[in-house]
Amino acid sequence: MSTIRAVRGMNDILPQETPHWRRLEQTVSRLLASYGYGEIRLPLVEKTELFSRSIGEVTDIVEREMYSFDDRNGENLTLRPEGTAGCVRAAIQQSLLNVPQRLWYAGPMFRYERPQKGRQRQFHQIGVESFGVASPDMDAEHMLLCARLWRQLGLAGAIELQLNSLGNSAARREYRQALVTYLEAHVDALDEDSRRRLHSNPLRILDSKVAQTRQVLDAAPVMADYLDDESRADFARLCELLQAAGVRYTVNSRLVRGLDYYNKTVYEWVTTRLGAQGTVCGGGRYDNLVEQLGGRQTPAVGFAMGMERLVLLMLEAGAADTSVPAPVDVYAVAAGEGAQREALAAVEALRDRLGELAIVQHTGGGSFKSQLKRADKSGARVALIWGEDEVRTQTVTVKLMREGAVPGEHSGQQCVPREQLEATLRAVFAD
RNA sequence: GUGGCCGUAGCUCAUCAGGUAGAGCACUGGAUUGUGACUCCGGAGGUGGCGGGUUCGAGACCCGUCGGCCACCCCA
Repeated sequence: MSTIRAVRGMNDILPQETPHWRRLEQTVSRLLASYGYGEIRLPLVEKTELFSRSIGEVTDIVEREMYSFDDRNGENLTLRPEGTAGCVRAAIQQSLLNVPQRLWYAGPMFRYERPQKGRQRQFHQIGVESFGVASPDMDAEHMLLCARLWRQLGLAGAIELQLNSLGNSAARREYRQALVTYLEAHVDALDEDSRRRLHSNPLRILDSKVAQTRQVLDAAPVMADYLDDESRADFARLCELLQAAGVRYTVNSRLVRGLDYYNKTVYEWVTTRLGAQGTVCGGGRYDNLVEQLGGRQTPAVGFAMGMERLVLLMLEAGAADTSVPAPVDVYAVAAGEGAQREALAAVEALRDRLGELAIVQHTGGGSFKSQLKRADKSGARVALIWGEDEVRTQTVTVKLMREGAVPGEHSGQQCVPREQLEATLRAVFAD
């Protein structure tokens, strides 16, 4: 009888980790609200065609990483591998594109890959998309927003911004041709993967990690020399805006991204603290995607950040407090049927008045000794004790578990009249 | 899909020329029948991932398989 395990690459996020996730989520949602972005909630499943048409037929994601299946009607569906396609679909379908739109979403994405550090098959992204603005001030807004987020999370020192421009499709075509011509002259020096990509997706040879291939690339033609005038001007303007706003960046002419829909600006926020998975956030402009998916021509920019990677980074490099406060403030203990009855009601009444405190009522009975053991393990600062004496005298014993207690002695506890319980607790938790 | 490392109690690990397993933590009971965290004593918990092979005998050696981690590929 083998036990059932989770699907490979689909991880549980346990109570000790969720506080970090919540901190990230809350920080991000407040931040996005402050920039005027509206939250959109999208399906996890879309028609497969949506992804193959937007991400690109020959990308790794579409070729071998999608979780696709036929539903009962024989329609081929896919667990979303990224968020932009669905967001664009929704924006078109729900007629959100008549005015500039600022949207964001969060949730799980699915890609069939071998798991490793910072990569799993079900992972979580927060995505941000802006529609209807073609000028680079929109791109800059996204990067400013990210920079602010890193500051708020205490990660500013661990993340840096890399920028590039891919130009329009004509420029990219021209550059691609030049690159292929150059690389073909050096085929012998290329690694196997790069040779395979030479004709299927040559731009991606640019970010190869193979040393010898990189040497060849050192003398390769550079994208910047092939940019169309508009892309060149927009990129210059973007750099200017970033500088004026004090956002540091480096131009990385090798930066290409794995999704076909990007044009003009592409960028990644990267760290060296997470092993091989350095990209913590990435995005760019996709001015043709809306039209490609059947909408009216609408310029757009967007990015997505990886929540697992950010949480990891918060833990490994975060300057700010990653300590998690005890989930329990008060632990209520009672022995004897009468005492239990009274305690249950009293604790409920307390919750009416002190809703901000986390109060755990001991369940399952047991001796005072074992119940107090539980109270201690819970991390509670205060234990409340009901026994026969308390019931008889209409009191509650308030015992301080963390402070004011001398080891080995029953100090730091006092017996207070019922009606003073709330005030006593307020005093204890006042600081 | 490819490569490297790993797989012994809930967790972290140990043992041994190959002779059928131990520690710490956690859990649990007790040390004045109303009091935790410290200390002391006791208890429970392992078909040594699974299958096969070599051997008189394997957790230890070999093969396969499954799983985990990390890396390649690519991305968040």
